Amino acid sequence: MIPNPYRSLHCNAITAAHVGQLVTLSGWVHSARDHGGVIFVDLRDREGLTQVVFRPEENAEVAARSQELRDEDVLQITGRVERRLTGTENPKLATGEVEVVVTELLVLNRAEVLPFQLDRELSNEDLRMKYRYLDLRRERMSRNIRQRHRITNAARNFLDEQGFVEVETPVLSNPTPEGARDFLVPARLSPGKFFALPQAPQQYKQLLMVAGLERYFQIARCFRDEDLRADRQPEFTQIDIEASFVTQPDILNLVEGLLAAMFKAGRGVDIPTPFLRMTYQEAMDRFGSDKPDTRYGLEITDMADVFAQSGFKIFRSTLEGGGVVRAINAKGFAGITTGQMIRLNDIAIQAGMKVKQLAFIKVERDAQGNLEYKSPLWKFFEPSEREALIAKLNVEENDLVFFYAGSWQEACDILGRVRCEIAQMQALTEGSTALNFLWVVDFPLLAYSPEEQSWVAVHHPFTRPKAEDLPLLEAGEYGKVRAEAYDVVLNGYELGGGSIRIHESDLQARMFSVLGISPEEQQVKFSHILEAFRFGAPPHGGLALGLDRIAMLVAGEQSIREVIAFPKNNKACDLMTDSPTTVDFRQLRELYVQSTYKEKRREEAASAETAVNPPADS
RNA sequence: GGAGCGGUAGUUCAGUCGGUUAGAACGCCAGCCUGUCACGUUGGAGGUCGCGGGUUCGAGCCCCGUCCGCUCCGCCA
Repeated sequence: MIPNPYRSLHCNAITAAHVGQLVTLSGWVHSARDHGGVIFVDLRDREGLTQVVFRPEENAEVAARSQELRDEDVLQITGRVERRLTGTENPKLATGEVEVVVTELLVLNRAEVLPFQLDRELSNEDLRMKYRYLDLRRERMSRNIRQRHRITNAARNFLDEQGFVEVETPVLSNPTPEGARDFLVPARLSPGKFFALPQAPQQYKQLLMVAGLERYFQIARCFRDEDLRADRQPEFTQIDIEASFVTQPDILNLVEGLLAAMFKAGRGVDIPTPFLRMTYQEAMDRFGSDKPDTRYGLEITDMADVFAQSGFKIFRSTLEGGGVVRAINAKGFAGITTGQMIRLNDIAIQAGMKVKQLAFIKVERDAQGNLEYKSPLWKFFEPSEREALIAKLNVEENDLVFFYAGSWQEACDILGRVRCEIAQMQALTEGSTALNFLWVVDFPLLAYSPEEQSWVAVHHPFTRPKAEDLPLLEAGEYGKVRAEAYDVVLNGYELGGGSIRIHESDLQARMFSVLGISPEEQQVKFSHILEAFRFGAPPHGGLALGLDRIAMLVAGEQSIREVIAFPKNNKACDLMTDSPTTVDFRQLRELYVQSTYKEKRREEAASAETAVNPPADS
């Protein structure tokens, strides 16, 4: 820091070594303690706290003025560093051995009483957002924002060292036919036409590969006009990466190094690499999710061998019809409450369960001390099945086993959701500092969408089919084709994903056709990329990481709003600036745009009525 | 679009079976206090119980509607 008239040091930097020196500090009144004679003020700047002391015998005029100081006033003080009186050192403070005896006081700005106290947590998120600039003054927020900077910086440095070149791609670009809803921007100079804000710089970064850049990255703002969540904002930041002449393992290794560098910079931890790698099929079979949280067990077990010949008709017929019978053993959860049981069933129904209740077995000891298998289906099982089931699921006293019989997809969806909920009920991740990174690979290339009555890309239309599955694509067995696609997952959160791309024009055109995009539409929307691929496009691939989520997990926060300086609320509004806002007619006219929205008149009508008929009493 | 939880002092919250003047802590204001650091101490101010309607002798509490916030589902290639 270069000293200037405002300060010679930051508030955290004063030590016993400065005793006797004259220093100047600037900052905020963190707390003021008036003892009638002597007055203490904890002065805070972004680096820390120092106690400054006002004594009447040192400077009566300054001491008198110091009595007027209130929390969050902005001060500049000059004073002499002194060792604190013996017995009054404060070990909780980095600067607790010393204090500054003030000789000059300049009040740079007064602060009114704040709408909330900075030294207490507050639950009112509207208020935090309305006064976000005050919320950000709080230590937790300031720590998060600065930690995010370190993480971003580490990513930039790491990628730079690996030969990646940062390139800015346009924010004003074209709408995308698939995927999330776009934010649109009217194009004044092309009347009647629109830009869209990018959901990702996907096509541009692939074109940079055609351009021969070979290694690109960008800390890119992306936009998606979809509903929000604790881990989803309409504008968010991706670390976007693309490289040429690379294979899938190259990308995975690179990203492991990158994440290790980011977590080292952000949290000081060393992440072991390589990460666990798991196929999509395995993730779904074992965890019912393509972003499994492996900090706890509760794995899904396939029960086909146990029930293939079962006398219990529902299980046997499901298996004979090509379905699955699967189970989760919730160890030690026989004490589940009725409320919890209802909640699990609700979740299962929401996830697509066709019946009203999850089948279960509850294992408890009865009054005689015998193990009792409380279950609506126990009586249907042969002794041999019971034995096999107990052995396969390692069923013991106090366990609670859930079953689902149905299609593979249903079993994954339902048991996957139930698994997460049980873990939450049992507080299995409480206090855990585990960082369970893993890769999910071999995603399916395509999925059938009943709503759109067509095949859609699971990842995106530029994803490369696995070479060995190309015959399946040609044979029209779209559901069986696997992609050169991969997601990186941490503790049940998808941190990012990517793929090796298609670089051949004809394969890309074939892919568009499979997705139901006609040759004419391909020409209109994708001619630039199809054409580019005819001029010597190198094999390439890449990935994008969600920087906000990473920053959230590094900070140990539950919401990405805690690591974004000015986030939007649930309804995508900024309560501080009251954005979005209406614009006047002239502004719209210039853009050749007109709103079709009709404001609801109810409020007006209601207020008019109360004006005509005021309350009768009083 | 759907479900759940919440909305009481500036803030965080309590408020019993529907029953007297709606409480506490912190903060705020004023006084006292020369070694505190969550200073202490004395006193004081501060409430449209989100809003509207209903039930009732009586509503913060019950019912209906509505607004706002958060969480989740749908959605997010």
